[in-house]
Amino acid sequence: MIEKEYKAQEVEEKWVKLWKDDMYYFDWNSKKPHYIIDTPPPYPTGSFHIGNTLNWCYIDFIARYKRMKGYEVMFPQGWDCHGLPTEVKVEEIHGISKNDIPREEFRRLCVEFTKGNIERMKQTMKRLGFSIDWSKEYITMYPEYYRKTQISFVRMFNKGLIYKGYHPVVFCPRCQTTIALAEIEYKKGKTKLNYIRFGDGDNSVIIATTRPELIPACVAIAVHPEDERYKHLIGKKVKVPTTDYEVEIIADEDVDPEFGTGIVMICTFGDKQDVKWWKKHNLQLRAILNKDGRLNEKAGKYAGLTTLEAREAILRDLAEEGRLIKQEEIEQNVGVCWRCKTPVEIIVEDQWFVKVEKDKILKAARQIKWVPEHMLSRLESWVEGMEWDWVISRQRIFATPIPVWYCKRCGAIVVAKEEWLPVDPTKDKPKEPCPKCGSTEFEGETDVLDTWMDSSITPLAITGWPDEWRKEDYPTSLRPQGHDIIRTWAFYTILRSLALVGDIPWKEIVINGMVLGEDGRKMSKSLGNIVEPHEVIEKYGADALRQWAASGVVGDDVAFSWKEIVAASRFQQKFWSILRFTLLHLKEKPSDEDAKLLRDADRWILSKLMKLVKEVDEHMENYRFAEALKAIRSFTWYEYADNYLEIVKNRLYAGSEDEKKPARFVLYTVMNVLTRLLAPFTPFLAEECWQRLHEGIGEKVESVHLQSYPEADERLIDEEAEKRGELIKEIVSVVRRMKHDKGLPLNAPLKKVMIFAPIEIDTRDIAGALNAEVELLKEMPTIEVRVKALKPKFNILGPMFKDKVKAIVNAVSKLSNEEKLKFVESGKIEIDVDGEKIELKSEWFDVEVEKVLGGEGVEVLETENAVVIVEI
RNA sequence: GGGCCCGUGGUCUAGGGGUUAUGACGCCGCCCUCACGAGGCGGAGGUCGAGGGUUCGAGUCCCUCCGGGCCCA
Repeated sequence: MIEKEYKAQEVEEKWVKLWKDDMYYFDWNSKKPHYIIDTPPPYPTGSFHIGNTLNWCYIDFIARYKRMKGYEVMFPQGWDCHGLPTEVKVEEIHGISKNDIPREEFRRLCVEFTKGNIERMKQTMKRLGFSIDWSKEYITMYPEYYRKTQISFVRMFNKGLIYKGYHPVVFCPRCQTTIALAEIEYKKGKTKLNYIRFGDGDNSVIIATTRPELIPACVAIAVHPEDERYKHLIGKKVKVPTTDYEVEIIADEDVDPEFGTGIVMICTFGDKQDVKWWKKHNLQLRAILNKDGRLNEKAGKYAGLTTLEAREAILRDLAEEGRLIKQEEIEQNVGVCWRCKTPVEIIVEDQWFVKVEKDKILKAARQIKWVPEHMLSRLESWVEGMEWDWVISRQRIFATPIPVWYCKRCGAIVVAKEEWLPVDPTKDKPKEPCPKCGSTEFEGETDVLDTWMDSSITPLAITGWPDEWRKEDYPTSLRPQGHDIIRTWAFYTILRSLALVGDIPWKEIVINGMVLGEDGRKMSKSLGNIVEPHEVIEKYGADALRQWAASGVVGDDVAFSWKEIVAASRFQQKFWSILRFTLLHLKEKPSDEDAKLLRDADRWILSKLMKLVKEVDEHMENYRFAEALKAIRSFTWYEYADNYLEIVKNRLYAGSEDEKKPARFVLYTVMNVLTRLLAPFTPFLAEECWQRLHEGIGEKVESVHLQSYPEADERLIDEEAEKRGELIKEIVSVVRRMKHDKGLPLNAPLKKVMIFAPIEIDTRDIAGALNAEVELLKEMPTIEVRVKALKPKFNILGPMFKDKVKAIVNAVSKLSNEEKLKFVESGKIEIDVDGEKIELKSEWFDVEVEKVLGGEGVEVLETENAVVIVEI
């Protein structure tokens, strides 16, 4: 006999040890249809958090389901290692700055640190039971991977899709690096709006700016073309304070006449809008800001000051000159570096860019199936709003080196040949002299690549690109990822796939939401609402956490919920108890012969089981995990345990061998099917129950995760049996309810139960379940029939009578009992509605009939389809 | 400010034109039943965020507003 309590932790830890990694190995040569998942490579922070958990649970549900459905599934796992957070952490740990030690040494420290983090995260992932193929692990910081990143760079460069250009870029003065638009965050803050007079006398205007320190970078002044106040100024020139030059007043529709004075200065560059205007009006460039966040010689006397110092100095000077008219406090959103929260600046620098071909990307994105569908529009609006190309160069160390040198003699750009890769141009030399001038003296590129350059080739990397690329397995089957990185990871991957192989990267993309705290707000340290996976695992186990993950709608944000976890673990206990009951009555595998003895109740539950299988399968195909799991749970608990097992119990304890056999057949079949249905969701519970079930009947079986997913056996779907089964269920439950109402124990004996029902049913299980003698009546004894209700079927009446429906329903409700009865018996009636005669058919109504039987010492109970007379 | 999503008993949630709105947790009452008391049975609890519209009929479709979330400017 198995123990009473299901101990999730014990069971789960046992299977983590026993399961062999190779169960999930993907074989390229398998003849099964291939299903390849472009798993996200997480950033190795060291902890696999609950947001990751949601994402990976979805992946694992899909992977396990597809595997059981007969696919050869690839569930690889990568690690997206490069990036600033690790650099910062390593500097912190060792108390150094990256510039204190040789690049190579710094890189080595980052690699060491990252390795440890990966190991820790892997432990959690294994503990959560993810069916990852660890033989397909890839780590972007290792040469075998970043060689691929470098090859991708070289190929795109050679296709003219990567170029070096002089261009405004967003720059973080603290991190000392360029950052992508996608890396800017916006913070609300207060600042002063300064009203400043430009020019003198008649030829003066008042502009409003929050960035007076950029006045020396002013290259034009703009007003709205329809602004009556200023129309006359257009085309005039005005002298810029603090400088000795004049700029033109131009017209542009983007100027907001409501903001400040309605006159705006255009600087190179205060923000993105400046860049837009600068390009559109072909303005000159006055770059006054250096990389260190200080003004340069172009700012005249303010050279050398930081932007904040310059702001004060300029305002002071302007005030002295009487040009500062007024200041007012306003709310403003400031762009800050997503990492260090320092306000970013726009500077002009030589950078590497990837061309963004918007139309091609949009067209490709629309060929991919998005789940949920509306997530496509997020990508679309991002792409449509893009204003410049993707800046891929970063001034950092821990990243993929850009495989480029500059000839010291002629300045030519020398891009590495593919066969030289991987390469680090800061220490390796080109293998050939400069193709332009023949020099062998080179300067290696010290800029490195944006981390998204590494991660945007994952679907290619996992399909063997570029060496043994499995073109026939491309596009891959699925990209699962969060909606927060649609504009980055999804976007860049599509771009790169098109650029490198001219095809979309995946057929489908399934988007997961974010995990919110129990309070419905984003999880954050400051709110103190963070829950870590290990906390949940320690209390309730991984399967319970996985069930929680299944509870939401794919794409929606999901709030963490201990309640859901508790409910999930109760279900596991319930399932375990059912197994315990099953094994109590099952000692050997039932034969197909036993199936010939099936009774109504047995056929009913088997038919229901088959319908469940169909339903679950359909939900799984459409990534409706919550619906699938809910269907399994409610069948298990409310149909099977509460009804079927209660009905069949008596037979199993007290019946003859021939009565027990078919029940055992059901016990085995249901358990067998349910464990397999549950396997993708609760792999540990499913495995334990699968193994115990077969141990119990003396059979040795392989892992449940190597079995096929249940398929509905159409022969077991039996509508007639379902009707009879439902009737049995109704009768049993109505009598139990009566016992309950009378304060009787549910197993209290009854003298006699008589049933009048429209169809023949097998009363033997009813007798057992009710502890009473049961008689099936052929005729309804002296009864009075009353039509209790005639419920209109609006879906029929509505389209037929339109706006007359109300009047008809009203008229019908006013019929007397006799008229109603006559209507039901004859099947039709003619009624008067607003002077019009209308013939109605009784089939347009749901008829509820009430049967009343007088008598002493008997209870008359009604179910939907039967009348039950009980002698107590 | 813009885009997308979401407002359904106390809390979370299903339902996306058809009239008695699903389930879970919690709550109340009853039953110590031979797999499970971490169980079973029953019950109370809702003007489906607000207002307008379309329709014979609206949680469901449309508009406006209010509130929340995420992403972006």
